[in-house]
Amino acid sequence: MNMMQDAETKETSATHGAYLRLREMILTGELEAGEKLKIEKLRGLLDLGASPVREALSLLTSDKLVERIDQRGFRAAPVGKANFDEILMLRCSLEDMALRASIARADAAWEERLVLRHYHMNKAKSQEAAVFEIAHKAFHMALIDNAELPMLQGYCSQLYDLNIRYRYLAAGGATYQKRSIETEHQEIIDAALNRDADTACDLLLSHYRRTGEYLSSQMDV
Amino acid sequence: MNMMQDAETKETSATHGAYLRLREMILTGELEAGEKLKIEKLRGLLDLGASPVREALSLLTSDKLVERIDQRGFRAAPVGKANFDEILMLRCSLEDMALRASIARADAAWEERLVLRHYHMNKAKSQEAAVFEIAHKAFHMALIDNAELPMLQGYCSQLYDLNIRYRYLAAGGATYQKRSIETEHQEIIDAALNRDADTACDLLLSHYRRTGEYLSSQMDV
DNA sequence: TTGTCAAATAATATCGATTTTTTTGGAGCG
DNA sequence: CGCTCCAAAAAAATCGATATTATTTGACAA
Repeated sequence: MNMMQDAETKETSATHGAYLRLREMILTGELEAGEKLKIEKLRGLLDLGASPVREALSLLTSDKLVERIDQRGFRAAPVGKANFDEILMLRCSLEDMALRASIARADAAWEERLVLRHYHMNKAKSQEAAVFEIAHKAFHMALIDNAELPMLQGYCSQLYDLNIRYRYLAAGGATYQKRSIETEHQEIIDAALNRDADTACDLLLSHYRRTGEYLSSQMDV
Repeated sequence: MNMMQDAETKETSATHGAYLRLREMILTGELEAGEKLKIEKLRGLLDLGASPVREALSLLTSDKLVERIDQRGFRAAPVGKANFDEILMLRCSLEDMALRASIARADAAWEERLVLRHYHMNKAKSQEAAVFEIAHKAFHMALIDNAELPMLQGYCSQLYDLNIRYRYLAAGGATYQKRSIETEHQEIIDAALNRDADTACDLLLSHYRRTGEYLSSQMDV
């Protein structure tokens, strides 16, 4: 499935490798939500010692993808409708805040960054899902990365990732609905480049809410 | 079953003990901001093996009190005016959101919880700073804990702790200004119990902003 | 003097083994 | 039967040692 990492990643640490691998496994559902994550099992699965596995799990705890139960090991973070709703709500509030701050400090360099990310995302549309996924996130992060509010950006990034998980849960993969997503992105970037914060935020939030409703409708829970 | 645990030292695990101790050391400035955290040094300081120390540092990473530099160890998270300002801004936005959600779901149980925490906080006023600090946080968390938005509460809790650090940085300890903090708390809880969200949020936010200005004025940076 | 490179040193990351702790699976008792 | 208690098994936490990687040092040449 995913064989293209070695060429790209210059990070050669067992812990970091395990982190990326486990992260993907949890996001895609290869490791089920709520599942107990036994060191021994993962150790065998990744062909590593216990230390880097433990440490990778600790790191995933920061991302809220793994929960640590004192003295009792780790488990994949559970999912649920309430959690999904909270993530959606927080994304809307926080990205609204971040996008406004970003636009308030708009300059030529940011606008160029934005245009490039948008271009790359569209180009990646024809490629496989995982590639598009990365470009898609990069575009959304570029929208808010001019805010110079690193913690807020961190929260947004975390919430973005948590949301991916529900996409896989609902659709069993990156099956984007063939909605007018392309148009929506275009409208958002246009408003941002026009430095029209109200419009850009409206569009961004309804973009999220529409996707949210779609995912919600696909979920069993 | 041993229900008889020492009330003070709940030494459940070496990792957890190290976590608590290191956390305190960073919050109080005993470990300086930006300082490199060498495993060997901490190992000796805490009289533990390297594994629990590493793991505690990993956990502190989630709290944004420690930064991990891949292949290059750990360091205490740096501080600065920009960081302080962002924390204050985020606290105001997020706690406003959380307090409104909490009040929207107000019921007798929550009100009683609130009254109790408030009472305990006032009682702790005469005790040493560390005891009061815990009660103070418990009160503020109780204000928002009826929201049933665990992630949002988590963010608020994290931001609260990060803010503590700046208190120590500014005042060299828990030297609360003798301002009308007691009155401010009283007014906030009164508004909350009246289920008057607008007033409660106004009061809470100006409580934070006033403290923020005071701390800002005390900071060198 | 300054810059570079390689050995020496220091620190981190990782492994394998050992020690605790939790969980499991009965055996005995009411 | 249902419960408690205890021993065996499994798993997690921790330790001590080794392998890897970064940083410093100092000799040498420009």
